[in-house]
Amino acid sequence: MNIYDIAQRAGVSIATVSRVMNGNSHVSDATRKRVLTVIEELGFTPSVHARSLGKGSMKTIGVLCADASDLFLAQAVNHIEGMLRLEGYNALLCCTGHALENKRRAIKLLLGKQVDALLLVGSQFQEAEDNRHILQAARQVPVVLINGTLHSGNLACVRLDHRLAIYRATQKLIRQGRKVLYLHDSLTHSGREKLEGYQQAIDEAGREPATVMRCAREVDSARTVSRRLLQAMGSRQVGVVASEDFLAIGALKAAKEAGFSVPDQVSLIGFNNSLLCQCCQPELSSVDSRVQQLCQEAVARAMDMLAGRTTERERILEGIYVGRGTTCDDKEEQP
Amino acid sequence: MNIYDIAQRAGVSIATVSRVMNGNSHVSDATRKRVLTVIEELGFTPSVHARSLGKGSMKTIGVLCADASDLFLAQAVNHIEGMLRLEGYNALLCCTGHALENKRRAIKLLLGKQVDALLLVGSQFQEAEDNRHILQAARQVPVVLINGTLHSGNLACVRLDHRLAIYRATQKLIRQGRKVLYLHDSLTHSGREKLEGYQQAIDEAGREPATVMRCAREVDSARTVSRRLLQAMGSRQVGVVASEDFLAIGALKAAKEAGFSVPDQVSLIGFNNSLLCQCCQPELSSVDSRVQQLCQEAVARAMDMLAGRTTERERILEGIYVGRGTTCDDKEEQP
DNA sequence: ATGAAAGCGCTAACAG
DNA sequence: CTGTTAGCGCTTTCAT
Repeated sequence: MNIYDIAQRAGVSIATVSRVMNGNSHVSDATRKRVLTVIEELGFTPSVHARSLGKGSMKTIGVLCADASDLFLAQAVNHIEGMLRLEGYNALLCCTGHALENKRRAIKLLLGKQVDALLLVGSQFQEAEDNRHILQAARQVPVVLINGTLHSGNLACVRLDHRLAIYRATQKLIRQGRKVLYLHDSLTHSGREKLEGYQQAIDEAGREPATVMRCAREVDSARTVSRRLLQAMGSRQVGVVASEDFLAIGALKAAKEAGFSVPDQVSLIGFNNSLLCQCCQPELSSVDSRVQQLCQEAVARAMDMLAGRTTERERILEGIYVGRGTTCDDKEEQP
Repeated sequence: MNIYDIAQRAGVSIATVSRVMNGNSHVSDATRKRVLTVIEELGFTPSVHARSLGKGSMKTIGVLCADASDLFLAQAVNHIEGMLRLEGYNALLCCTGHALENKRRAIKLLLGKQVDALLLVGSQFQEAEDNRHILQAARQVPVVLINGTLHSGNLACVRLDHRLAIYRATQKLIRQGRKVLYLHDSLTHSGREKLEGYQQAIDEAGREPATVMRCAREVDSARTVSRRLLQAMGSRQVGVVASEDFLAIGALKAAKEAGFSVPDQVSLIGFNNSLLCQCCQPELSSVDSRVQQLCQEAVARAMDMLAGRTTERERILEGIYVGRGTTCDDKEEQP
């Protein structure tokens, strides 16, 4: 069934049917009603393929993320998809994994599908050396990076200030007179920024050297690594800042197992303010990474660019500290 | 740039170019090579729009889930997308939320986009009364349900036996002489099945009445609700079976706060074997819901149907019990 | 093995 | 306000 069938049954031309479907143009009320009735009766749905061919747009946006099962990215994908749909776009999803080559391939694939724009979610898309594939993509369609930084026309960035967030978290613990350790599992772009934040806070305090613990991307690895270091701390008051909630939880377990009191002797701050924070005891203090706002801003930027509007090229949000049971927070220092 | 440009530069007709691009037909090696060279040189990518129009397929599959930020669904989406891509398909994602009307709308939307098939992930798509929209969809494209049951041509189901899984978990705790409570937050299709499993185990034991606790979809709600009931248990040995890991964790917190020893006095089993299980102390025993296998089977069914092959219409997997610190597991009773 | 030409279903510019 | 018609870029017979 196609537009011709409708036209025939309604006794009009295909152009009129097309006009009715596209809502806008000048069509008499009588005709419109007649056409709509026929469309309804026959349960007609216009072919997106044909429409796309004619207009060159499929009303579809490519959404890329390294791993849609990651807590943060999953939330992001969920928000983004919903917002895009409200704007009349669909999300074509690609979970690329972490290998550069696959990310490249995925971008190419989506461009081949002629998506109207590209949304790269997560700092995993910010490569250390070579981001040509992204810049290249931006020459074909608008591109928005969430938690990445790249400067180019037709490209917007929305990100959290990871450096600042970790800087503040570290500072908070240092001010309590603690020896502060930093626990992380990878040096993606934001991973590097976070580390910088920690380092900066340590340097500014100027009291003791940085102590960075690196572990695998598992709770248990964080636990093992932390145990070793905590044991070496003796009776010192310690603070642990982690680049992800689940790492902090690993450290928390280590601390409890080693008999330290939390939050007095050992105090911990995670990152992302995820569901996990409520699953441990005491509950984990964390930095909210503002997924929803990031996504909202990102979608807004994309829409701006698609509409040819000028838009902010770089938007930076601040993380929000959320105090729970693993830290000793004075009321007055709460935001 | 289009196929005509290539044809011209290569000194052949567009038909030949088309043949070369589609790999197959009879083209002389010389011609093929020449055309390929030109395509390469000009960096030509054929238009999916045009191709779709011609062939009526976009090599795209609609993936529906209620909430992509749900731990289970997020993993499912991630696996599905990857597998589909390996099969040469892209995933058009729709996170519908839980309202029936939105699910309907999303299905319609995707069909309108002329996806080649539909994958409905999660028992949220199994409505209690009215599933006509799904059956209707199955008349247009192959449909696969993950964790749903519906019988119709052009429709396949892949699901976990939720009833059996909870039945066994409950039985396990009953055999330890415990009074077993069931904790859940909603009665979706699988929610109902789980409840049945619990009820059946209780009935078969014939010792005491069922005790079902219902709470909101939050750790804290589970905690509050559990606390009340646990306090009423006195010195009785208690078992808690929960429909989701995070509910079990809520109950675990309540038990610890009330001073019960875990797993001796209070023993708990969650559901999904998610990341959360490792975040609490003791770690949570749980039933693995086999996301990956479910997805694998589902994609396989979809491919079968798309290829016109006959395929299993209903595939049922069994949950796998994973013992951790919240249960007293004898070695020999482990599977 | 290759080319010519007829669609695929819709949009949009142009005529009336 | 409505109809005619020429694309959109590719696939696919049907000839040759």
